[in-house]
Amino acid sequence: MSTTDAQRAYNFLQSDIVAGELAPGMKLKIIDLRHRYDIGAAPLREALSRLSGERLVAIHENRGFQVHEMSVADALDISRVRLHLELECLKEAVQKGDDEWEGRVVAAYHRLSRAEALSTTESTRGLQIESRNADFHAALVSACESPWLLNLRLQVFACHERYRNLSRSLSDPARDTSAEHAAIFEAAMKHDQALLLMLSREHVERTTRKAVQFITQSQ
Amino acid sequence: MSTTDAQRAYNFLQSDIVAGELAPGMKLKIIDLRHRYDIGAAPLREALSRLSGERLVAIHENRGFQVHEMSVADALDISRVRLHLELECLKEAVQKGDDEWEGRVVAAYHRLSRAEALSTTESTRGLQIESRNADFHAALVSACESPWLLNLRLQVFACHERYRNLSRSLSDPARDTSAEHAAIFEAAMKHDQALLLMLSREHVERTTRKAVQFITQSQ
DNA sequence: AAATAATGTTTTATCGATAAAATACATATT
DNA sequence: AATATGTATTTTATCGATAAAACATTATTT
Repeated sequence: MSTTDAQRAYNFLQSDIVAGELAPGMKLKIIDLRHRYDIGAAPLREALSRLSGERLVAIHENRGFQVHEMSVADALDISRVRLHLELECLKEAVQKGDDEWEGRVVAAYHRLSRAEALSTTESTRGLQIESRNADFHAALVSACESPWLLNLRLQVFACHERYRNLSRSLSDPARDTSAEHAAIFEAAMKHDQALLLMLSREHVERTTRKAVQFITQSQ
Repeated sequence: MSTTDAQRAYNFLQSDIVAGELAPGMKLKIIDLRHRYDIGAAPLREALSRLSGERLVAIHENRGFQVHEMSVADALDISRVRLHLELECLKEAVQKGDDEWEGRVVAAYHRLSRAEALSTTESTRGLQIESRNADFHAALVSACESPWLLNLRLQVFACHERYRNLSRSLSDPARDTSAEHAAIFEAAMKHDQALLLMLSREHVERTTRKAVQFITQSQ
């Protein structure tokens, strides 16, 4: 009836890893996870296996599971691959996007800018912004007709989120993320492919630079 | 000591699915798989979960696992994405490739052309050619320095193998695959990027066209 | 003291049993 | 006849127990 334990474990683990609650490189002992989520060993192992296929978790034979490491090299690499996939999706989406697509983009942009406008610095705010940011970027590519491209983009996007969180934790007065989103939104609405691609590339690269900066200075 | 049951199950399932021994869309009942591989339910479920992360298997809550379906649309889509990833890898590899890389390419090409030269039509021949074909294409991209790109390429390459097998089962006197490989090899050795990309694209697209043809006429 | 061996402890991987859900089938109801 | 209800069967998902491997610690040998 309700979802399965393995599925719940998958959801919990995925969001805790991506949010950094389970630190990069951390050993994922089954006993600890059992207590943390109150889920048995079998479904936990299934969820971890699944996550290993998506590269958020690493398996080591006979010595268990581990949160995938983070590094500067990985940040640069993943950002390059994210761009390579996402720009291809965007290229197609902005070209094929119809009224339905525009509607989804408008709605997602509205929700994102509302979340960004709130000046409260609550702990939940980062989470909400990230969630709406993800929805906005998903809406932008949603007119791309390739399921494989969209799936891989999503997989990489999820892994990239760990670096976005680092980036967000470093306040930077020289950067106005809302303005970047606004510009991207405008370009999408005008179906200006070249501009949209350019702005998106810069957007991702700025975020990545900040994440790299964070890692570098915290060592 | 030796590898773990879950790992063995993963290897068996992966190659049997890719080789078509477990047919597309087929329901993967745990009891059947237990008898087939003589491996317990727990490690089997872990292996299946892992394969679902790589899109060879589909999970349906409370109704088990299934070999991922094949279709014309999927063939076209996956081939597009394979090209998008593989050409990017090749672009970088042919540019950065040094003597080591050339050595790997020469060796892999040698083994592949030997396998292709054998005129025997044994049942094992297709398997060996596919294995050496995979090695050859892996050698070509091996000078690409992005682990993420290489990983995703490999994932997609594995899923694409099911379509390559269909393609191979359809003899076509108008096509000379060995000659295509020879031309690709030459272009790589000359570090002729444009030519290599063009030939690779055609190579993949020809294979895909044949797979699509096979599916279409067998319905 | 360094290297090796023996020991106990923790953690991982797996099994067999069972609960829970889905499916198939028969029977009843409108 | 079509829908609904109940029952049996199959299949999936999960638990608790245990075997197997890795790890930490102490003892032994050179």
